[in-house]
Amino acid sequence: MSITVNQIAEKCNVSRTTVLRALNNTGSVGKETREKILAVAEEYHYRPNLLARSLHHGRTMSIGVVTISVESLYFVQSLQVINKEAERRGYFTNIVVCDDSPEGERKLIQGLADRQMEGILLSPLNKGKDFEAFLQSLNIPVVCMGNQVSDAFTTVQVDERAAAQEAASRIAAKGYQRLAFICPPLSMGTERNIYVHEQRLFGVEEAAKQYKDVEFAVIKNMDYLSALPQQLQRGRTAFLCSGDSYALNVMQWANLHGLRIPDDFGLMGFDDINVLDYISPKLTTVSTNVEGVATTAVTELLQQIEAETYAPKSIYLKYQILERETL
Amino acid sequence: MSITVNQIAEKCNVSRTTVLRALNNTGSVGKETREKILAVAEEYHYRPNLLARSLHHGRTMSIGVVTISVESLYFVQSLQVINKEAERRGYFTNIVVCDDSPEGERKLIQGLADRQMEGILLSPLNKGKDFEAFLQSLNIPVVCMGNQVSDAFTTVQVDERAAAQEAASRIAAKGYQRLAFICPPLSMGTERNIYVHEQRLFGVEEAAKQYKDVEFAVIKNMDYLSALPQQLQRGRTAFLCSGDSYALNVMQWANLHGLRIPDDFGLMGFDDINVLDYISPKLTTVSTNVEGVATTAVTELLQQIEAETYAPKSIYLKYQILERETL
DNA sequence: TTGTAAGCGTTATCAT
DNA sequence: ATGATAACGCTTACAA
Repeated sequence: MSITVNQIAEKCNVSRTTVLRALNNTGSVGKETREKILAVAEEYHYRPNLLARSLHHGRTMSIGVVTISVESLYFVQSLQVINKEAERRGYFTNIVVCDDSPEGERKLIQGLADRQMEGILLSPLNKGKDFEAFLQSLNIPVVCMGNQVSDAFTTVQVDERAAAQEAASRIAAKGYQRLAFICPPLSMGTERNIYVHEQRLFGVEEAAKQYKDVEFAVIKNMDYLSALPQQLQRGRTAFLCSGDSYALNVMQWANLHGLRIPDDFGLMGFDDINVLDYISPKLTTVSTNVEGVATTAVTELLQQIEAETYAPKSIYLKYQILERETL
Repeated sequence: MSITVNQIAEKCNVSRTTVLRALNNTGSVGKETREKILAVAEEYHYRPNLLARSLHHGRTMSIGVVTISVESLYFVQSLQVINKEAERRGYFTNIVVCDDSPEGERKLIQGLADRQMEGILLSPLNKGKDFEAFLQSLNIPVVCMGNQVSDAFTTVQVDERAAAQEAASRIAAKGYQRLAFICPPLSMGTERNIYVHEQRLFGVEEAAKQYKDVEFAVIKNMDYLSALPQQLQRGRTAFLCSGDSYALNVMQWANLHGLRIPDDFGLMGFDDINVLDYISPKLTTVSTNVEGVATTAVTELLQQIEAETYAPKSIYLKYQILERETL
């Protein structure tokens, strides 16, 4: 709806080349014509059409970010840092949200690719050969955060297995008689990418082997709250939640039933989401370094975009166990 | 990086027109050629370049959304619903985050316009004639949520003044002797758009006139927590916070100092952000209907995009006072 | 100092 | 059934 170079040219009775020269300060233009051109451009608020420009030199200087859901509170935190880093490097960031739907995710990724994003950042909801082939077919750099798809794509993550193993060990070392691992995603069916949760499960299972005197249990259903009472009847229990939001729900549940943490049971989460700041008691949790993962992911993506050659890597950042008040 | 119509044409020894006909199922194509074309397209994962397509027919079917900050927890909630509604109507949603910076906001808006977004949705950080002119110069529909810029743009909001007035009245009616309105944005300087907070202040002031026996105070600095102790020394106090996050901070502060809500003082927030679900005691607050505002805003934006004529409006949705446990 | 012409990838019109 | 040609708005050789 804006004025175009052609229209300016027409209004000024010059060729578009001249207009361009005046506008972009390239080449030389007569003083008079230059002024007239600039005046007209100013008056009609000329702005280059970036679609056309991109079409011409084959670059959009934009990256796409697919975010799972803004309710998850999880990846939301990474958007800020992704955005900042991309901007610093001169890229525009397009965020889309797939509302926790795998098909939505595919559609949006395709949409971003069709719009010529130069790279895509995501924490995949999909997995499998099919999805891998799909991503390959895009012919643009893709970097995954957390969940892996295949080693064809750079993945930035923390060693969730080790983290879970260490977390479970800490709980065991504190003298709890039971440890229940709450991990609802495990019930989400085989098509969903729940890589990080699977890794965490492995970690917990390893710990279980080390601490024979502690009774381990896994709660995999979405309705985990109703499973809590029976868990608590069999000795001093701690719940390790594969995600802080689950832990927060458990805290709410405890509140409702007049139970106190850590007096009546222990609680530990995963991810260290921002809202924990507002919650009491302070949740002991594992920082999976979302911000760090995001920063590294953008860096890798941009490098992959700009380098002539790039080999996909698996990058592991340091996790951190944050002991606070709930164990 | 993908294959183009031209390249397919070349590979099949036909003209691009024929390729297009085969691909888009328009016009008639010989069986043999069609199959060959489709095969090649499939093999090389042909996808239309949407930039080129948009350039041609002047539409991108995309809208831009500028979000203040993902840490604010506030507008983040609206993204989901905006996205859903836009998708339902066939539009692609591009979200950008301006990290609470007014200059960032301008830059991003410009970036979205330059990329030919057909409309922009935002809760403006900027204000004033200058900003208004800037938005006008974009020549595309703009719809504001919450904060107003001018009546040149449709704004969707709740009547914050009335809401604040009613909220303050409720507090007064509960027998509190003092009401302190905590509103840090009021100290943000004259260039920031803090329209909603100003409206809330007006509402509180109106209530102050009605309830002469209640002592009213306004706390406008960012460091409001350090102002709390002296507030509490002068009778039974309630804090009305212009934003739930401020209230959450007050709750944390109370926790830290062994004070109980509502026993030691009353507390009320604004916005009803999602995380309140996780917080105890349950915060009494004013729902400013973020989701509703967002839905209406998209609807209006799309209408403005699609209609030949459209007159900007001021739309007021219903707010709701949610009495919970902190008063 | 200025202009012409071709191209980016798509689509639409008009011929053949 | 197929193709040539022009156009969208911008850029960049290459003239003049």
